[in-house]
Amino acid sequence: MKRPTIADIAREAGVSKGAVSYALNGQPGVGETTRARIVAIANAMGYRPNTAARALAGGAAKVVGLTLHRPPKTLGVEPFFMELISGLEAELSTHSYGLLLQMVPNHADEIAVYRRWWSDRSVDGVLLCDVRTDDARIDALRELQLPAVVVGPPTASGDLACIWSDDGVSLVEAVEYLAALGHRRIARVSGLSDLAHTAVRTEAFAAVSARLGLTDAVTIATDYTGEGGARATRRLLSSPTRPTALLYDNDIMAIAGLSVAQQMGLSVPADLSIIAWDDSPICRLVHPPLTALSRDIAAYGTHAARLLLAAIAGEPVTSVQDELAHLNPRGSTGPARR
Amino acid sequence: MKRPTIADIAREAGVSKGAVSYALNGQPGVGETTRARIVAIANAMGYRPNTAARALAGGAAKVVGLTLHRPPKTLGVEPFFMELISGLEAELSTHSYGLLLQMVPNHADEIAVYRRWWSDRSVDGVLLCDVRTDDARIDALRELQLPAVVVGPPTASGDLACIWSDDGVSLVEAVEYLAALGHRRIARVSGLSDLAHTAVRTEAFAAVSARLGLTDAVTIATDYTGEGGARATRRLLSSPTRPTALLYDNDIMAIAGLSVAQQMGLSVPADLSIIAWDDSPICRLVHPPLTALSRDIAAYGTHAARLLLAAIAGEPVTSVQDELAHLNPRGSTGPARR
DNA sequence: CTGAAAGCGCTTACAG
DNA sequence: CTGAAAGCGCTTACAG
Repeated sequence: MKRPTIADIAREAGVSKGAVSYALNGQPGVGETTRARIVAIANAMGYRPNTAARALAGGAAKVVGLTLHRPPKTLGVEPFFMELISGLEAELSTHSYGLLLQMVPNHADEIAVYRRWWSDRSVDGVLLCDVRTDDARIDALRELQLPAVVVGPPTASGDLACIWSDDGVSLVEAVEYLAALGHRRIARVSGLSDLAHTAVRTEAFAAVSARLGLTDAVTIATDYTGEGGARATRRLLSSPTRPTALLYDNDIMAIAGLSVAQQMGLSVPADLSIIAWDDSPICRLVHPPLTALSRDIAAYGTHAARLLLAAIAGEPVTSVQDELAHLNPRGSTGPARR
Repeated sequence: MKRPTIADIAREAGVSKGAVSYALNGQPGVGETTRARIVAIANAMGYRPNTAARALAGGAAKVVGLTLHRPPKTLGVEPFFMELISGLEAELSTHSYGLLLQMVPNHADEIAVYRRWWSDRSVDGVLLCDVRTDDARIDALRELQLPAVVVGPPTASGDLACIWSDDGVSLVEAVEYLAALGHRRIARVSGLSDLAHTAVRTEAFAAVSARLGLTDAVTIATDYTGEGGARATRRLLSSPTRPTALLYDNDIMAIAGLSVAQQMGLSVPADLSIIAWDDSPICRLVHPPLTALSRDIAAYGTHAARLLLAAIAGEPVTSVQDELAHLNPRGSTGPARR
C-alpha cells in the first residue's frame, strides 16, 4: 500500500540504507554484484525515490526551471516558446526531470527567482532565453553557481554554455535568395533590438547588404507584435523608394505585414516579396503562404535540455551549435518586378 | 550567509521550533502576540521556508501541476494554452506557488503522472483540461484524493469543482447574429468531437438551428488543426448548396478556412461570412479581420488557479461560471447575399 | 497556550 | 567494500 522506501529495500536485500542509496545512484561504495541485486529488488518493489527527501538531503531536485516573460502582447501568439517547451519536456521526462515554470516581469525579478530556486534547492538548473547583450542574469547565475544553459548566441553567453543556431548564416541565405530574384531594395523588420540574436541578424544584414551593394537596406526595430510589424510595414511601404522585399524577424509580424501590403493594394509576390523568420503552421494558412526560415524548434529544446542535464551532472559542457534555419520558399516570394 | 531556518528564528525569538512553525503557518498553538513577534523576526531575517523540508514533513509542496498533451500539430499554434498558463501563473506566484509542467501522450500516462506526483507530494493539486465526456482522469483523481479543478463544463466534471464558460450561450449569440444578417445556410467546423465543450457547442448549435428553422445546419468535426479546418471548409464550400456562413471552433481553423475560401474565388464577407471561436491577435492580422467570439483567457486561468488554491486549502469549493465569450464583429461577417 | 521530541526519506561523511 | 549514524528543515502528535 505504502510506497517502498530505501529502508524497505535495505531490509529486503539485507543491507544498510546507505548501501541502497549508493547502489541506486551509481555511486562507489558498493560492489557490482550487490548493486545489481539491490537494483533488481528496487525495481521489483516499484521503488521511486521521494524527491523532497532527496532534495532535503542535498541531492538533486530532479526539476529544471524556466522563466518566461510576462506576456507582452505577443505571448500566446509566438509559437516559439510552446514548441521549445514541448521539446524540452520530451527530453526532461525521459530522465524523470520536471519542468518548473515561472512568469517574471523583468530581469531583476527573474534573478530573484533564481536565487530563491537555488537556496530552496527546488531546481537543479535553469535555462536562459532571450539574452541581451550585457545581460545581468549571466553574472547572477555564475555567482549562484546554478547550472545554467543559454538558449542563444555565444556572444552574449559569458561563461555559460549555450545552444544556438547561427542566425547570421540563415539571414544571408535569405537575402541572397531575394537578390537572386532581382530584388535590390530589401528592408528588414526586426524584433527587440537589445536581444542578442537580433543584434546578430542586424549585423549580418548590414554585412550582406554591403557586399551585394544593396544601398537601401534598412532595419526597423519593433517589439515582435503584429501591431508593431504592421506599423513598420506601413512606414516602409509609404516610402517613395519603397522596398520590393521585406524580411521579418518572426512569423506574426510577417503575417501582419502581408495584410498591410494587401490593404495598400500591393500584390504579393508580384509587387512585394515577404519572408518570415520562424515557420509555424500559420505561415501555410495565409494566402499566399509565406516563404519562411524554418527550423525544428522542438528539437532545439530537446538539445537544450540535454545540454543542461549534462551540466547538472557535472559533465564538462561546451556550447553547441544547432541546425541552421533554412529557407523554405513558398508563394510569398517571387522575382522583382522590373 | 546561510539562509535562516526556523531554528534560527526560534533561537532569536526565544521559543521552540514548533512554535515558529505554528506561528508562520497560521496554525493555532501560539498566542497572537507571540505570533506577531515571531512573524516580525522571520521577516526581518528574510526567512523563506525550505519547500523540500516542508514537503517531506507532510506539508504543502507549494506547487501545482499541469499536464499538456504532447503536441498534436496544433500545439505551439493555439494560443489558448499559453494564455491560460500565463493567467494561472500570475495568480500562483502571488501565493508563492510554482507551476510544474509535464507533457503526456495520453490519458493513461497522464494518470500515472498524477499518481507519481501525489505519492511524491511534489504537487498539492492539479488542473484538468480538455475533459471528455466520460473522462477516466476524473475517477482516478477522486480516488487519489488529489485536489483538482476541471477547466471545462460541469457536465463532464463529475465530483470535481470546475471553472467554465457557457459555450452554448455564446454559440447561440453567434448564430442569431448570422441569422439576423440574413444567413440561412450556416455550417460549423468543430474541434475534437469527444471533448466535453465540443459536445456542448454541438448541442447548442443543433438546438438554435432547429429553433430558427435553419435546416442545412451541419457540423463537421475535425482535429483543431489548420489542415483539418481547410479540408472541412473545402468540403463544405464544394457542396451545391454551400453555406453562406461558417463558424469555426478555434482561430487557427478559421484562418485556414478564410484562406481556402479566397483560393476558391469567394469573397469574404460578400460571398461567405466567417466567425472564429477564441480571439487571438492573429484574428486581427488577416484580411479581412475575423469576427470572433472573444474572452479573456488569462483571466480564466487566474480564476482557475484561485479555485484550485481554495481546494488545496481545504475550503469548500463549488464550480464557478466564468464570463461568457461574446461576439466581436469585424470584417469577416456581413449580410447574406440574396 | 507552549515546549521537547519524533519522524518524513533520503545522502554522505565517518568508522570499521 | 560495507554498516551505523547524523543530519537536511520542516510538521505534528504528544505531554506539560
